[in-house]
Amino acid sequence: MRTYETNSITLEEVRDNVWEIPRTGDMNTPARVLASESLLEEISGDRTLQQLKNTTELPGIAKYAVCMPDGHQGYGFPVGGVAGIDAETGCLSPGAVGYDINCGVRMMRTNLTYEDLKGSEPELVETLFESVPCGLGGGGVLEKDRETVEEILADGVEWALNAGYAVEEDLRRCEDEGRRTDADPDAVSQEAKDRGKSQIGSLGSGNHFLEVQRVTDVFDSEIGDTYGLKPEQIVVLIHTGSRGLGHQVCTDYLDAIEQSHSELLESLPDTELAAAPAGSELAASYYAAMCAAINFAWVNRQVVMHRTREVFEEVFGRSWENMEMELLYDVAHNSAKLESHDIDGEKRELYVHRKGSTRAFPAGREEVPETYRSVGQPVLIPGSMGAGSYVLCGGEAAMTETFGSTAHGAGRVMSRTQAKQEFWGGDVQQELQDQQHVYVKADSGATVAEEAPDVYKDVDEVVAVSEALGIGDPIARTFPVCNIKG
DNA sequence: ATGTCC
Repeated sequence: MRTYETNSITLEEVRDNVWEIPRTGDMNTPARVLASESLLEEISGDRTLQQLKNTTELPGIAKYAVCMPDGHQGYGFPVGGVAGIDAETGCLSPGAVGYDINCGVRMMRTNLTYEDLKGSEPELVETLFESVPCGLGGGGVLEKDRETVEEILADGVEWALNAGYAVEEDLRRCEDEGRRTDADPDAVSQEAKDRGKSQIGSLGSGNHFLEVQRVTDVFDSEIGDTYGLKPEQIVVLIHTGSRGLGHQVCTDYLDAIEQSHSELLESLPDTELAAAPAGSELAASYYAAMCAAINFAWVNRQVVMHRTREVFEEVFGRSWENMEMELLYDVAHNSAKLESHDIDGEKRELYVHRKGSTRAFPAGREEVPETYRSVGQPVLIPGSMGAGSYVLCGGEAAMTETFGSTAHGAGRVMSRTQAKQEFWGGDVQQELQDQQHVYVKADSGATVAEEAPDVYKDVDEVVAVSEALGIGDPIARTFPVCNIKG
């Protein structure tokens, strides 16, 4: 058996692209990294593997902790990590969900082709930039009072439907139809709600963006048809989360859990893994608050999509219905969810924590919207501004290997600080426009430097690992046309 | 990711 050694952690190669940290010491289970050798190499020098190993000490963790091919270090728990934790005997960990609760992406189709759009890029990118607020702090397409925020927290995309920012079809193409019914606005602090008031329909900063893309390849024409994707078609990818509201929910509950459950905390190798024991009052209220923040993020992406439809109507002089601007799907990248999984022949209720990973349910699962159920759910994997993105289809092996999950992006190879030292935003922007015909407009040049194509791993390789393992199969590839970001 | 330090 081949082994890989780094930072006093030894990984054993189970088979191609599957590496295991065997169970030792206080680990409750082994841990697995799904990666090619070169992807493994990229995380060997940082804290990713140690964090993954630490995760297995969470009480009630089932089978193994998993790290996706795009994984990298995060707050306590790796970004790209998946942990299925027993919902009765285990725990719920905010750090294993992430600060940006329901950070995620949605893709909207159009019937425009790249040819239809050529020449309009400068106007389109300008209009989008003026219409969809981005960057740090307040400012949203909508600004509402606290009561409205509470309705959004309780009802998710249903609120948007009733308020005229969504149509029925949008709702059906979100996970959980855009509403976690376990949400309780009362579990969310006033401070969190106040932060949300001015951020309904906003992108935020960091790796969040709105990107107009063209489909360059459809690898599976049958599933491509089911997803409504064909070469040269224009699509829009929206990447944002729950903004300050979700961040505040995470902060509030990390504080509360650290204060109330110090015994569990002291048994863990890293305070950043702080968790509420399953069945405790705090586990219940964090779950209710997290679900509420998830609903807020869905509404955020919905309102951004609504505004995008209006911008296209303005720029192209046709109605959005006429341009068939329909939601393909919306996926969450950061969440915990009660799911039923087969573990060694036994059906168990688990809090599946996915942080920087995507649910990737295959054909037949009832959670997959009816229109896609015969083929499996769409999975959206943003790459970088210079490499483009992928649409995958949930793979059969995901249910046995990864608690029904796959990767969520390309994953960073260098820190934001390092990126700003290596690149200058203006240069990156000019180069993308001159060499790749990608029009970028950002709130700050620093963000462009931080998001330069070269700060990301090779998205092709991430997707190749997903495909090789059968957890998510590539259906189509897209390339950016216009991008706006914080 | 984040009113990037109350």
